[in-house]
Amino acid sequence: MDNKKRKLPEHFETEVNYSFLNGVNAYILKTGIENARMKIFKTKLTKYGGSFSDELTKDTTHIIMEANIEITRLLSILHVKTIPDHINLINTNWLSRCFREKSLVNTDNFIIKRNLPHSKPDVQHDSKTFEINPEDAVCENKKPPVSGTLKMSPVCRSSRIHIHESKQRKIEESESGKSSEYETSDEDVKLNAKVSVPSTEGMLKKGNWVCAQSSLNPIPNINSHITEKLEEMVKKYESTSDKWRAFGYQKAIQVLKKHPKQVTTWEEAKALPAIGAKLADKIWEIIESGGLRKLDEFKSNEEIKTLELFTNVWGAGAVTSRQWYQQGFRTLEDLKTKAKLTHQQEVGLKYYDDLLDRMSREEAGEIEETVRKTVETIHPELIAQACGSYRRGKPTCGDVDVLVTHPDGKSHKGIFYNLILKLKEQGFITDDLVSSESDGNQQKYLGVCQLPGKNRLHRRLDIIIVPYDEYACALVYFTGSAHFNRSLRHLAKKCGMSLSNHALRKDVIRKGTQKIYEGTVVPTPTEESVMTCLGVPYRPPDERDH
DNA sequence: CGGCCGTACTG
DNA sequence: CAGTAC
DNA sequence: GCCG
Repeated sequence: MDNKKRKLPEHFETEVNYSFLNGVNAYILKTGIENARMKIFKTKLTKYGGSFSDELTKDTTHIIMEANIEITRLLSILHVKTIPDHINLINTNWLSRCFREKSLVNTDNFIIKRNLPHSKPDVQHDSKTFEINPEDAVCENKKPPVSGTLKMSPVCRSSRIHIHESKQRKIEESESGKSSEYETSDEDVKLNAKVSVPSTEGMLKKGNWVCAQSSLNPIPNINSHITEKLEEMVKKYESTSDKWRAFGYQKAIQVLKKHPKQVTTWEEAKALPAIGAKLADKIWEIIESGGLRKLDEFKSNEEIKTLELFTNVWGAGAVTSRQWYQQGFRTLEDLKTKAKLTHQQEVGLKYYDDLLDRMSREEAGEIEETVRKTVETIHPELIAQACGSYRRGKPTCGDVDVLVTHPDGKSHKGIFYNLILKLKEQGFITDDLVSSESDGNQQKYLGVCQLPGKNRLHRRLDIIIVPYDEYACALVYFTGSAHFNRSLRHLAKKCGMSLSNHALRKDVIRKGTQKIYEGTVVPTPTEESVMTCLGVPYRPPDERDH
């Protein structure tokens, strides 16, 4: 961990009694406001000297409502024709701002216009009256089963322009030059599909896409104080078998990480994709207090602490850890002496600390080089390339994934046994984790290696050998990041395609969640072709970090 | 409410 | 098959 | 957890 100075969480709710909301008697329109937040509003409002009522009274000074609710709706709920001029009609951001600044904020910037909204543009919902590319047509799900549609150019490109619509949030993002998720929130995908420009061959590329190529320099971590806490929560939930909850947290974290601005209000958090009311509550608590009570609770929980300890053993997940806990084990020593371990878990336990450590990318490079040298002794034309976080240019790596292939499309076969053997002979590979060496079609090897020299830690090494025609997909897959991959596959699915580490397929037919027909392979000679076929601009590895 | 990537090993 | 991992 |  870095020795960063952290905010003093303590001096937050001081005991001083504020009363800056004296004189505010609010009616809060609950439409569109989650219960949890409503409760917070009322509590804080009262705490700071204000009051509220659940209906309009002659004493009402403020009507507070979500900005996106129609005025007409307010009127009909209140059973009135107009709102008296003396009442401030303002949106909920004002309240939040007051709470945050602990003062009576000027309402000017939060006033809701009480004119009846005259017909507004409505950019949305006029779906596909556009001309679209054949590729886009493929993405329209409305094609009949297999029959006649076997078009699709070998390298199917689609030119699309990324357009921002009325959401000011988006506009801000683009102004700040940040690359945005092309898809993390699905709205962009819809945009892409919607606004295609058939007649423009070369004009796509850089420039048009907000998410074209930047994202290298900038930097992020503007919300690290929040994501750090949430990341800890992920670990807890992962250890507790609550994997989908962990999944939800992770998506939120990733959105926060690339958000170009510091999140300071509940509304701001809630407005982000993947962040709902519950997470907004937690984010807000972190913003306000610097802490998260739920997390502290977990931290002081013996069981959860132990489960996390156990799930950090390679080969032990949430289920196994729970079993161990129920058997009374509490320490790694307990596991070593009393637990029944699989081979993987034995190895994982043996190098428990080593494998939790991250190596410098220099060291990862040495590992890659070691494998490459050995690979070349088998056949000089063989290609060995480290993928994963190393290829994405990260300063540290948790493991090294080396992808091996051969341009002639066949000489990669059957070399696994030989390669592993040679790496073991030189004392490089020390332990196996996953290796079906009995199978001639072995695809991957997971093991532990150690570079020569003193003070070397044991490191996780993955080796994947693939046929050359799968090289691009394998490269994409093993370069990651995990989330980037999920995005791509998610996108593929929407387009009636599927993406795996082996290939990109089209005309895939799914029934509900199940796959009925696996489709046909789309030739993808390069990584770029994979992405282009999916309608996203190529991104070099160091921009797939997310 | 169900889905949340798609795949390869292990025991 | 469930569990684990990539 | 979130989303549709």
